[in-house]
Amino acid sequence: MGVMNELHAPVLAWYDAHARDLPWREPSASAWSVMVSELMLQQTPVARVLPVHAAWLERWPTPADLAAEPTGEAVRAWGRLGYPRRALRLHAAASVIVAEHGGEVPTSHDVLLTLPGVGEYTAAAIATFAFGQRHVVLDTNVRRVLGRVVGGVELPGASLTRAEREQAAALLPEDRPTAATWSVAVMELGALVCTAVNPRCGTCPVVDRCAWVAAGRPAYDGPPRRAQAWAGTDRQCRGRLLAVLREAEGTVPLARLEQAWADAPQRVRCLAGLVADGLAVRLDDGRHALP
DNA sequence: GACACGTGGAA
DNA sequence: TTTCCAAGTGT
Repeated sequence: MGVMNELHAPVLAWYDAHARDLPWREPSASAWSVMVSELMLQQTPVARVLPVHAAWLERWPTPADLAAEPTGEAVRAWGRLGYPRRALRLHAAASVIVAEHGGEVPTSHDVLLTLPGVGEYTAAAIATFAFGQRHVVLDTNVRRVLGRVVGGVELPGASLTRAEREQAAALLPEDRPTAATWSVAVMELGALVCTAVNPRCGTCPVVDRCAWVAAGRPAYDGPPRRAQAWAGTDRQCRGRLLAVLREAEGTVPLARLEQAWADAPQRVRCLAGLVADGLAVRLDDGRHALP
């Protein structure tokens, strides 16, 4: 291509000056460290991931180290990050890596995509951030930044569209290492400046090229986004039950779980769900434990 | 495409 | 206090 997009230089310069020092961004970080961080960061803030990621890498420096442990150890070490099925998927991915890929995190985007817990975003992120490849990396941050700067709208829609993929692809620098830096830079801009609430447009490197700012920062007017209910949901019930299992030394008697959730039918249903999902096992006398 | 799936900090 | 949101994936 040769000609840099007008957004590239200011965003790259901003990133160079303001990027956070995160462990998985260190030059010495392994692909496994990057992969672990990506799974942990799905729907989870950086601040909460930091300590768990450090302990995880300390305990399981390679996929083989994790694969050698029971899945329950992964669930326990996952702690309170949320969405504990991610711990199961990370463990399963480690097992596949050992069984089919010589214990090394695959470098191929297509192969990464076959791993449990690795979807479109995460495959692109690992290939880009661990191996310096050129892929379209579209997470919620990038969608929001491009939606504002290029699309002129405050927030992206509920689902990722083909137009967004094409737009992101068109903006991706041709040069491989530059493309990789661009991807992490746009994400960082979304995380630190072009935030969902109270964006800091005053410090944005591309505020003078932003379609949303030019339009007077119009408020989101798309379809109302359903606020996720929480109190009394199966999700809350499962969380309570799993917290009991996670914090227990060994197996837990049914009475302890009954204590954690009053509604009996819901408790029974959720417990069965946890077992079906592989997050818990049922033993004799109704005792339960992590797998 | 809609839904389920955890957790806790910020406004 | 309630609501919103945080580097998504699988069904």
